[in-house]
Amino acid sequence: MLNLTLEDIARMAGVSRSTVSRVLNEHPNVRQEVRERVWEVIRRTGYHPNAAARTLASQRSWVIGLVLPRSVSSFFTDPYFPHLTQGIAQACNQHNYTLSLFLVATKEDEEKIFPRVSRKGSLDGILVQSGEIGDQLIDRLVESSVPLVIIGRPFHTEGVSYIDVDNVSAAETAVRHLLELGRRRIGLISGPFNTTVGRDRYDGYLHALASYGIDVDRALVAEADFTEVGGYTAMQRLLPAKPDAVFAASDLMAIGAMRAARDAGLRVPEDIAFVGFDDLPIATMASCPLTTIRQPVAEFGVKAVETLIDVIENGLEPPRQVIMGTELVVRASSGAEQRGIA
Amino acid sequence: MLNLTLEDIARMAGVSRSTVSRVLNEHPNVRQEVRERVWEVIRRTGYHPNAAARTLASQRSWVIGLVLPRSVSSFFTDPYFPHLTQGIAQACNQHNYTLSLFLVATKEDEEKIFPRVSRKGSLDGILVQSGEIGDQLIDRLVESSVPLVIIGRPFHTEGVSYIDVDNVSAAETAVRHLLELGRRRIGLISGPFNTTVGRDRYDGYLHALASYGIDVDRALVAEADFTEVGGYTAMQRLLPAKPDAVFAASDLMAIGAMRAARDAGLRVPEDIAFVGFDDLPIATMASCPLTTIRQPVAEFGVKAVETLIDVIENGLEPPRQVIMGTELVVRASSGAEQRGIA
DNA sequence: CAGGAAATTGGGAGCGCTCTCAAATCTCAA
DNA sequence: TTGAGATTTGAGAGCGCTCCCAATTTCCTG
Repeated sequence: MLNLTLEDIARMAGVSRSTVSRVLNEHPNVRQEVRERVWEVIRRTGYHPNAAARTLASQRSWVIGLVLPRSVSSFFTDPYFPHLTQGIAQACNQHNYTLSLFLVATKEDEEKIFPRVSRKGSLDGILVQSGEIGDQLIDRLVESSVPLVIIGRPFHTEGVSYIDVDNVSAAETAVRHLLELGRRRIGLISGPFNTTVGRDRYDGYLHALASYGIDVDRALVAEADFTEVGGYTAMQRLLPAKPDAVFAASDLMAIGAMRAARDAGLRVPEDIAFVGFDDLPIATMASCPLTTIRQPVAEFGVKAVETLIDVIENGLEPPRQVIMGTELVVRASSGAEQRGIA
Repeated sequence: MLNLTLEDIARMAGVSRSTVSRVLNEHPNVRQEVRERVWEVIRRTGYHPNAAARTLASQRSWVIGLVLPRSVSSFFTDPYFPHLTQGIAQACNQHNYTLSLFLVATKEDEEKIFPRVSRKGSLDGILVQSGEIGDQLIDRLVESSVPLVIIGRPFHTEGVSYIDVDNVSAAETAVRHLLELGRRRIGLISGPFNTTVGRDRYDGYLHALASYGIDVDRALVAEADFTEVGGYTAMQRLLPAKPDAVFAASDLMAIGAMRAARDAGLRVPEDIAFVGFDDLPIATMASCPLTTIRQPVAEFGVKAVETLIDVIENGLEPPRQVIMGTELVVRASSGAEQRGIA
C-alpha cells in the first residue's frame, strides 16, 4: 500500500501507465469502462500519485507561498493577519492549492527563505504582504519574475499585480463621519509613515479636513505601529492637544487609544469620539463598541488567491490591480446615536 | 538564468553533474579547488536546484505540514494560535524546512486536504493540533504512518508522539494560588470538555479543591470555548453562585469573564479575583493585569518542530512524548498584592 | 463491406536531481 | 620507481510522473 506507482496501478488494471495518468488527470478519450476499472483499483489500493514526480514532469507544483516580511512584526498581535491567513488558506483549499507560510523575522530568515521562494519548481506563485517602503524584499521577488500578487499597494506599482482597499477614501469617510457629527478637533493615530497604508490613511484624513476647510494641527497627529500599546501611547501624546475625536488607523490602536482616554478621565463618546479601521470581531467587543471602517479581510485573502491563480494560469501581463470596497460601520464610539437623540 | 540545470552548471565548471551535486550537498571528497570553481559558477549564474527533482530523487521534501483541525475554530480569535504558528514557522526556517499550513474548516476541507497530507512525496512530516476527542482526523493521520507529532495530548496516546504542558498540575497551581489567598468560592470557566486540555485543566481544579477539602459546587463550573465572548457568557452563568474567585482556562476567557464581572458591578480583584491561562501579551494589557499560568507558546512550537525532525530522521519508534513546564505569573487580578499589604 | 476519420491506447523520451559503483588519479612507503 | 590504498571524479540507472506521437481499435458513411 505504501509505495505504489502509476505503473503498479496500470498493471493491476490491465492498462498502460499513460491510461492511468489520463484517468487521474481527467483527460477525455478514455473508455468509460476502462476509466471505472482504473478508479476501482485506485480506490481499492488507496493509491495517491507522488507529488514531487508530478511537479517535476508537469512543471506545476500546486503550491503557493504566503510571505510576510520582517516589518510585519505584528503577525501575532494584530488579529488582522490571522483573519487574512484564514481567508487565504480557505481559498487555496478551494482551488486545490497547498499554502506554504514564510514568516520573515530577521535578515537571515530572508536570505534563507529567498531561494526557496524564488526557485522554480517549488512554488507556482507568491502572495506577499506589502511592508515598509524601503524593504527590498518585494523588489527582489518582482525581479525573480515568479507569479506574484502583493497584498496592499506597494510603493512601486508599475508592472506589478497587487490587491488593496482604497485606503484614502475609506479614511476620508471615517473622518468625515466625525466632522458630520460636529467634531472639529479630530486627532489621527496613524499607521507607520513608512508604509503605503499608513500614508494613504493619513492622506484620507487630510482630505476630509481640507473639505471642511480645517487646517491640520500637527499636535493632533501621532504615528503609531498598529498595535494596541502603540495606540495607547499615541493617545497619551495626543491628549494635551485636547482632541474631541480620534480616527485610529486600526481597530487595535483605537481600542488602546480609548483605554488611554478613559484612563485620563474622559468619557467615550461624550468627551471624545473614536473611529477605527478594520472591523474585526474585537471592534464589537470593545468596552464601547467601535465605529469603524469595515474591510473585507477574509474575502480580501480569497480575492488575492484568485488573482494569483489568474496570474499563474494566464501570465504576468497585464498586471492585475484590484481595489476592494470598504464601508463605514457606525457603532457607539463615534457618538452618532447621542447626536441623533439630542 | 531561468532554467539552468545541474548539467549546465557542470558544463560551465568543466566537471560532471555528480561533482556539482556533491558540492551542492556539501559532500566531502571534492577537491578544494574544484569546489570553489563550482561555487563560483553557481553564484555567478544564480542557479538554484530544482526542488521537485531533488525531492523525487532523494525521497525527502524538506516540507512539514501544520494541520489545524476543524474544531480549532478559534484560529483567528485566540492569539494562542498565531503565537504557536510563529514559533513553528521560525523553527522550520532555522532547520531549513518549509512550512505548509492546512486549516481544516469543513468536512470537505478535510477530504481535500487528507490526500495531500498523507501522500508520500509532498511532506516529510506533520504537526497536528489536538482537537475534539471524537475527531477522526488524528487517528487517520496516525494510520497513514507519516512522521507525526501531535500538539497537545491526544485522547489515545499509545504509540503516538505528542508534546504538551502538564495542564493538570498547572491548573492545580492556579487554583491553589487562589486558595492560598483565602478565596473559597472558586469558580471555573473551563475549556470544552470534549478536549483533553479542557478536561485536564478541570481535573487540576478538582485536585486543588480536594487538597483543601472543598467539595466542588457544580454551579461554580461553566464550560466555555476558549473565546472572549464564551468567557463573558460563562461568567454570567457563574455570577448567581457568588464566586469570590474564578480560574479561567485561557487568558481570553479570563478577560471576557472580568468584563462580565465588572458589568455586574463587581470590583476586580477586591470582590472577585481572576486567574487565567497562557500568559499571552493580552494578559498584561487587560484592564486589570492578569495573574495567569505562563506556558511557553513559541518555544512550544519550536520544540514541536524539533521533535518532529527527530521523528523524521530517526523513525517513529519509540514515540516521543514531551511535557513542557509552566509557571504561575502573579499580577493584580488575583489580589495577591492587596493581601500582602493587608 | 470497404475505407477513412475519430476515438482510444501504449511506448518512449524526458523533467532535474541523487546515489551507487567503477574508473581515474593521487599519495606515499618500500 | 612501483604498487597498494586512499581520494576524487564520471557514467549510468533510476525516482514516478506527464505528454507527444504513433499504433491500434472503433465508428460511420456511402
